[in-house]
Amino acid sequence: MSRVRESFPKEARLTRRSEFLLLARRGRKFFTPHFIIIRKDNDHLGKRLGVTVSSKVGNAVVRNRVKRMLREFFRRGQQNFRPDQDTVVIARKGAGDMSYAAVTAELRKVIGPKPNTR
RNA sequence: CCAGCGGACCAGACGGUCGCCUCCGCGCCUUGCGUGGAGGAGGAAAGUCCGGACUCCACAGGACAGGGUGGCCGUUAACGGCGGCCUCGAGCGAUCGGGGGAAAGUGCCACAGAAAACACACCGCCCGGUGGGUUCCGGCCAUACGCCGGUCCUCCGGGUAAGGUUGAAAAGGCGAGGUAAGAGCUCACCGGUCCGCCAGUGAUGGCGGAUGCUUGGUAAACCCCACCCGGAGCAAGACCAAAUAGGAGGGUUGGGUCGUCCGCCCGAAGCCCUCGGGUAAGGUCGCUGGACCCCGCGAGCAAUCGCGGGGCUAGAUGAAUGACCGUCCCGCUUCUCGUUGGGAAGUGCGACAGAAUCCGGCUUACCGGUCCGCUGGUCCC
RNA sequence: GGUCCCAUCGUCUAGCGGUUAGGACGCUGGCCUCUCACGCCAGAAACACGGGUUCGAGUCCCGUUGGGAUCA
Repeated sequence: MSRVRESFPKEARLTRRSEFLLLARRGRKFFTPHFIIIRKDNDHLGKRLGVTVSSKVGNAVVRNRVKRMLREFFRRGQQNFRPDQDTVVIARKGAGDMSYAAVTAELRKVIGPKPNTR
């Protein structure tokens, strides 16, 4: 049994402003205390992730750390995401004070693992 | 050892697992993927406060306007930076902080105060008055009336700037002489101004002489003087791809990146402005080897410069440089022991903070640690 | 990333370097009314922060912080 790949190449990222706007208009939204999650099926482009962290969250160091933690969560838990679906995570105020474990615990409630993975 | 001053440097370490970005090599269905290797945030990368490089704008010439700087000399590509020196102030000191012109002109200086800048007027002091009043004293006179002199109050004329509640600031200070009262009126000392000589490139300092010497503060008020500055900025700019119809209205001989004028260049039914619409908001280059870093020698007090040798040290673009685990280090808290110290447990996004064209500075943020030089004090040899 | 602008009561705003920092709406209390509204009277309430220049800063200069605009 081959291990699930945990890479996160550029193809798996949302890089266009228009793509973000499309999800914001058409996607399904979920709210948690520190994040907003938007999901929408795409046209056979694979699992993709976009992250939005505005300056309200903190300074550049804090924003970078939040983005890295969210990408890490996506990378480590790709089996929890449906294929051919785009996901955007928007960080809200206070997200910069969280640890990686806290982020994981909060997002699991929305993106939690399916029982039959691996 | 205690207290302090100045400067330089470091910015947790090692290992493992999973990832990200760039470059190089190899393989393959040369697109891209796989695989191996190398490299991958800072002292402030920050604020964007100065200065340059670079790019574009007839290649930018002049005048005015506008802005900036401000002791002197040096340094540099340049600077508002840096170094040395000068001077004033603070400190016992190491050291630190400030720096053109107020006698070119204009404005302002509230309240208070006599007065806030031509020194005039007020109180006061002094002198004078065949001015007025008559409280008191003395004289003439027997007393009184009256007269004369003094004193007191008031008025007028003059002298004076010593003193005067104030104020942030009061017209050289202080002492003595002098005078009717006073006054640089005179004198000594201090301060100032001017001249000369000497030292220094200079700011400035020293010495000597002359002059009794009215002439605040504010230029981060206007301003004057000296010097500097063309404008915009890598979202600059160049190319490629995609898309559409070169639409409507207006203005005109103009337009050309700065505010005005001149000059210069381009143009002559072309250009400009506004409105509406279409496509796209993509890619490549610019993009990192540079006033670069390290070491040594030399010039210089130093900033800095020259020469020689060695090194290559991020280039992303919804934007890489991370997450987790282990051991150690460090800080904090608690407990404990044989207490200048050691041990155990717990704790910590382990200070501030993330490159975005690149450099030189400045400023601001910052848990701590290391080293060097110096000052004052105390103790010991 | 670059270039600019702004900050005064809760809100919108005035404000010559010298005032007790003014006004409107709102708020609180009182009067009026049977009650509410209107009206009248009174009151509380602010110069973003830190330095500097000045005798004296809301105002002038510098820095910090927080908002906002704009450029392909």
